[in-house]
Amino acid sequence: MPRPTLVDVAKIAGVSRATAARVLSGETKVDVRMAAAVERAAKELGYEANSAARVLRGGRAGAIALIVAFNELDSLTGTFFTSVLKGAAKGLYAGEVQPVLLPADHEDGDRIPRFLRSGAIDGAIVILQHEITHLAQALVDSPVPIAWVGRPRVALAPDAIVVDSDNYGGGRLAARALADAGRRRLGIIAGPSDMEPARDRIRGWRDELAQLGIDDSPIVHGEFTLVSGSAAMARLLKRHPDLDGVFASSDLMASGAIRVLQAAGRRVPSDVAVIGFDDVSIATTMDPTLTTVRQPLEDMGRVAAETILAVVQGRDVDRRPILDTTLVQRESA
Amino acid sequence: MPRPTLVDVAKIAGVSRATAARVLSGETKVDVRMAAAVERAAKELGYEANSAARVLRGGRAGAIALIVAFNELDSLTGTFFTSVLKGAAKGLYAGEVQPVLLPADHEDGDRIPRFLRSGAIDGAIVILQHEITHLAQALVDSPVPIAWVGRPRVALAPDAIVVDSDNYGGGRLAARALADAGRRRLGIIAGPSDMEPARDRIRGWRDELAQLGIDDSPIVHGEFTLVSGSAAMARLLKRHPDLDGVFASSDLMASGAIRVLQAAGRRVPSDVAVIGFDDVSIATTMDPTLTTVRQPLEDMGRVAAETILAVVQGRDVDRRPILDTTLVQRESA
DNA sequence: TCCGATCCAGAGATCGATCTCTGGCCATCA
DNA sequence: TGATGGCCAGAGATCGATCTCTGGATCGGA
Repeated sequence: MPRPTLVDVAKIAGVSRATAARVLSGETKVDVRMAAAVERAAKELGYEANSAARVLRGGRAGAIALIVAFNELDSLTGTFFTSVLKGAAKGLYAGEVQPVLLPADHEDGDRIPRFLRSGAIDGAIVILQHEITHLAQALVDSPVPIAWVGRPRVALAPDAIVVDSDNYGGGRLAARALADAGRRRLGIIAGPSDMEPARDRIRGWRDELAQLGIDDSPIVHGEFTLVSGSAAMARLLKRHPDLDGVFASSDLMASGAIRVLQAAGRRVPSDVAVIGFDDVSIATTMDPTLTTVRQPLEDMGRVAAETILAVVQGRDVDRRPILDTTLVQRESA
Repeated sequence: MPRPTLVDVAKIAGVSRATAARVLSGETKVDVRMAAAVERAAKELGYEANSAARVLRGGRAGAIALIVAFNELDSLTGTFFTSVLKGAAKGLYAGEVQPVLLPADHEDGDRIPRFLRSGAIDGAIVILQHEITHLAQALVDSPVPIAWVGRPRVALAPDAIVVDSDNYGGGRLAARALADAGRRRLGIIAGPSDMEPARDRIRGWRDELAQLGIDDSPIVHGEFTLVSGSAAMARLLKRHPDLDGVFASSDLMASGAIRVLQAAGRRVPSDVAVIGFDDVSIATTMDPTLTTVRQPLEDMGRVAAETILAVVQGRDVDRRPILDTTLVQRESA
């Protein structure tokens, strides 16, 4: 038996489609007895509005895409993704909007642009963007608004929606924490210099050290991965064997760095203190556990959802929210 | 300017709506010159079919829900979820169907049943089910087909779709691996006895030990969590201080168990070998790294997607696929 | 050359919710 | 008592793609 429609409800309630629609979409100017009859009929039939018909007539899809580069996911970076996804999905759900998952790394490169034009969604949230620069132009040219979680490498329009954590402030936090622990011979393992968040972390780190009167010149670069962190630490240690504190600007690089330090006979934290950045799961499972600058990933997802909902609904809202980073004290520093 | 419709395409191509529709939906019985004109017009306008109209007319939504209990997610179990989600999302996407995320732990308990009735989706995949028994009845009564990844605690219809790994075989694998390593005084930290997968792991373990002529009586139960694994290990060790091998039927419980063993002065694996179950991220980051029985999580997600697509499309398919578990050899056994 | 069969283009109808617009009903006031 | 205004129920139209059904055109055979 087919799903009940508004006509069925109206027939049972003894009213017209229009009246039934008015009742069920919350219109108030309806006779209370008729309204009650409609409510009763709807309940009796288990009526639920057909979303396709509503969308077709109304113009708004009631869905937001979550664009995810699944191939970037592995057991180490998984929590990054999971946390943001959780925040975004819950934020959208709370706004009565369906989150539609779009794998960004599928072979058919034309599929996402086509989907953005299909009217099936009102907007999109891009969750990981390191490797999807090939999609960048398609996303920038999107007919529906896009919210970026973290700043991508591509040039964005001035009114683009970007939700980010306070990378600059996080750099300052790391510097101050190491200084407060009495460390004075410090080095930084920075991210790729063509990534704005990486540059902001360096800037914060340097500004804070300058203010404290500590040498800020020891710097090497990695690619945010574990192995690049190991390699970077080896270079840094060669140039500055007397270091007593290191800021690795991702947890994965911190993990790689600590392995190299331990292999070189340095104890962490007694000989060299190490601070990471992100606070993903590896920070709690490694030995020693990692002191790190925490990005509020779930909040970032939630704020991205709330922001794009506001934009879709035409409300005025801050399109570049920046969320605070915090220091999480554990064993490594 | 509004999105182009089929009428616009037809007008530019100089044909009727029906002809344009025939061309764009792959119908062959159309004059090649007309077809070419339609294709050209569609490309020129950047035409993309309105999915709401297609759904309204066609009856099939082209979307499958992914029901996820986000509150169960944390940094330790995240990879379980992530892997299944990845497989499911890619499987659905490859089948030209949109994956719609549904948080199962939202306050509004009536929302998911309502959504299942809205016609917005053709089916659903349930990814984590430990804590969502309150939704069970709603899901069992669903008007659209449901695929369960892993067996839930609720009673299912005989034609229910359940994708599972070979828990029984995994139990046998664990027993054989410990026996092959020369261990003879073995114990098992089992899962809750009201969960069928937990019972299957026990059965496999016991059958294999019986066949090998090894005592299978040492058994304690945990709740699949890290702390319950620690507590269970403590009980097991108290009753059987001379154990030289332990099968913990989840990686988290294995992790908790190893901490207790080490605290009790036992070296792992030289004094006591430990095998886990799942192969989630903690297995690779703990020390020693964990030898474990691997569930093919991503494959389970993919198979769930393929199975429900087949059911939705009315194709004949195995509704209870069971995927092989494998032993992953690392340091702990 | 004419008729019948085949093929295919196009007008109309359809899916279900909702917006517009008309008109009926009731109340109030002259 | 009749007229005017307000309020609200209901018929019709609408969104866009696609299925049905009709009829015109073309081709082959007689």
